[in-house]
Amino acid sequence: MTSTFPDDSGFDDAPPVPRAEPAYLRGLNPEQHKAVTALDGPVLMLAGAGTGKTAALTARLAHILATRRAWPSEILAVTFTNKAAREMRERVGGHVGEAVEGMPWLGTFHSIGAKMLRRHAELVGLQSNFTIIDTDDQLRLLKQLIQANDIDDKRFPARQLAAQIDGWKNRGLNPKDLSAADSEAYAQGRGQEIYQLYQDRLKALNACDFGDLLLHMLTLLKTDRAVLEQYQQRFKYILVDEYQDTNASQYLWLRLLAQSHHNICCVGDDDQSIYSWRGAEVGNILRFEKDFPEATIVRLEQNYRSTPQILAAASGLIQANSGRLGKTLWTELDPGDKVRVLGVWDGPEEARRVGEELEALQRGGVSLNDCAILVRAQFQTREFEDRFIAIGMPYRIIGGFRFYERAEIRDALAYLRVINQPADDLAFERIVNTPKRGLGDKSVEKIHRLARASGTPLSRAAFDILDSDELPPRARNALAGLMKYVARWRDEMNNMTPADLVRQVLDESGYTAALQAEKSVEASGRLENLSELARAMEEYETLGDFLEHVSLVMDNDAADQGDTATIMTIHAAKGLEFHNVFLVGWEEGVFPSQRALDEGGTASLEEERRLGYVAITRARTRCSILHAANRRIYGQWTSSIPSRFIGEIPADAVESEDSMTGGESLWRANWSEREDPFAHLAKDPDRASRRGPGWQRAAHLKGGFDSTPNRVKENRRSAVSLGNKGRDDIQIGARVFHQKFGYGTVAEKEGNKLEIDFETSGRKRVLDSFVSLG
DNA sequence: AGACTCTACTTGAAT
DNA sequence: AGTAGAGTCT
Repeated sequence: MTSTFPDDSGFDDAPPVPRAEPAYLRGLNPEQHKAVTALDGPVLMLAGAGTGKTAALTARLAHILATRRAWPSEILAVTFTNKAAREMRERVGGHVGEAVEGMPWLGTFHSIGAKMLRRHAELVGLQSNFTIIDTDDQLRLLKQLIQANDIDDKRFPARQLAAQIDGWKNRGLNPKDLSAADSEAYAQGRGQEIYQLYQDRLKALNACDFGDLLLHMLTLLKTDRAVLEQYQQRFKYILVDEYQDTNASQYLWLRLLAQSHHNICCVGDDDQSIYSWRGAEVGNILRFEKDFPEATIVRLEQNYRSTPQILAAASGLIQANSGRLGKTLWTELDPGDKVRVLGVWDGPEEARRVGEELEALQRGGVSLNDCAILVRAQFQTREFEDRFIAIGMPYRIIGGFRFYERAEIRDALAYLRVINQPADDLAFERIVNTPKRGLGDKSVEKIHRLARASGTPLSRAAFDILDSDELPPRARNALAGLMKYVARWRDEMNNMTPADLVRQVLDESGYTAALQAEKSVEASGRLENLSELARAMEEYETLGDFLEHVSLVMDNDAADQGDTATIMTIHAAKGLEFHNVFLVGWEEGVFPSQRALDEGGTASLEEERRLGYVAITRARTRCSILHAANRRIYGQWTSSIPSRFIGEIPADAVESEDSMTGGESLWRANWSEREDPFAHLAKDPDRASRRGPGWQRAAHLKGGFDSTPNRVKENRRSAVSLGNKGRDDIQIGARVFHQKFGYGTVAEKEGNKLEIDFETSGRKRVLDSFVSLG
């Protein structure tokens, strides 16, 4: 196939493809082969579950490199998860060896967005060492704004606004792009105003939220021709994984970048679109042919993963959906077992039952690594964790609490953020009185007031306020002690490794001492976690590298921990496969979830059904679906009926061990499973501390895209050394008023520092922003 | 300033 | 049922 785009003619002098078929093409079926070798022009690869999509994708990358169509640095390859990015990197590395090291633009949308944005930060009003804030910080910031703007946070909670802003950003909308109707969606038309204030505040903090990583870049590509052309020319080939999950912002971003070379290859499966709640638009994949009329379309339909029975169950279920592109998966594997449907009495019994099944499999020589329990929602993991601890079944939970979300880790990170990035007020607020050093609300409020009055970050204002008598002596000494260290840490941050820095910070800040003083079980666990943090940081050369890693690498991919069963959400399981899969909680209200039933209508129910399809197609050999007749929800016992999805699976693909359709069988389940009625009461007080150390992977996940850091060195003026001009309207001799000290006359003036003789309280040192002309 | 008690809300999925 | 935030007490 020859190119239909004039821009592609530059490839004419490329060396010919080697005659003997290269290794990476061997073993591909005809469709995969086509998807790999169609290098000219746009390609849409419709890849059903388990059809060797990643194999094709990585072979395509290898092919591009092997045929010298592009240098590694000229290929943009985006995925949604770090896990997928890592896997692609490893597999391409297997094909082409070292060359993969030179692929700086292989990564998640967010990490690539961040990387680009750091190069052009100043064009959107940021410095290149900007902080990437997480959902927690985002929420705290919005709460502050809501309060400051007299919005009733009962009627318009911060969460709602956060979701709204995320939604706008997903759609590629800046505040000024909002329609009146959009703005109306929050606080009666003030949505736009608050969104703008939020963006302004982020800029002042030199920070970005997740959405900004894409939105700022998109804005830049749209408005700055030079930047756009630079990337358009650079990226000769673009590959997109999970295209059905792209949101509008990502879609526009890709379209702009693909405009010049048109060599964009999108891989996806409309039946596996399960992220509409975070802005994904299936429409993007359905519209591909319209966007790129010359597109080559390849369908991968041969499934290499699951037995025919499992495929039949999954296909039958998904057929209840409308508006699909439609695929027919087939396989050459042997029939295998039917999908089992098991009805049980209640949640604890469900967990007990799965535990027994796992033990049986284990006895049969099956590795637990081949077993997974997939849940709809995170809270369901608990029941299994309780049970597995009771019976000593090794397990790991993917997702859920992440290491860096623990309080002590967030505290340590906040210290590092304050050091790394003086404008990071959110981090400063977190550490100013952590550990407790007697700086209460009053003192913090004063620092806030000064920061606001003088337009400086909090950590700067904290330095300044030490030169005044605003704070009572005790608080002032405490703050002085802290800020002395902050100044020193900032000075030394480039002279020591991040790991040493964090150890020193924890030590000198008194954080370690405070925990040691606690002498509780949790405290020693926390200390343990903190030294783990320092150990994980050994891998990083600069503080900035580490902080970026923490903000972006959100996956909790467990390191090899021996033979363990995996518990995770269906969402987290997308892209994975296991020989034995247990799908639990298939009850109305749990799956499909109550929220899906209540709000989104048909569309939302269909997404749940796709989720069911994804769940079943994770299974290679055996798939068991469980549903319980009673479950505790919000602490309330609730009775439930089996999920409608169970009924939608073709009957001949299913074998029911106990159809829970009638009242009788409920009781039968009750009687037959009652021999151990108290088993579910087993509790383990140490539960929390036994959670897998899911975060240590932070260390070995490093090999990201940033092996050639292009970060601009931080502008490291120590906040102390910055002089402040002070205001012009106050001269020596002026009569001024101060909230606390009353009226007085300015006796001395140096920059923004004043010495004032107060009528009632004598001579005081005061910062000019605290007084008004009297 | 910090400890203590009460209330309302949660649990829908992730970079 | 567990928890974060607000409100109250020492």
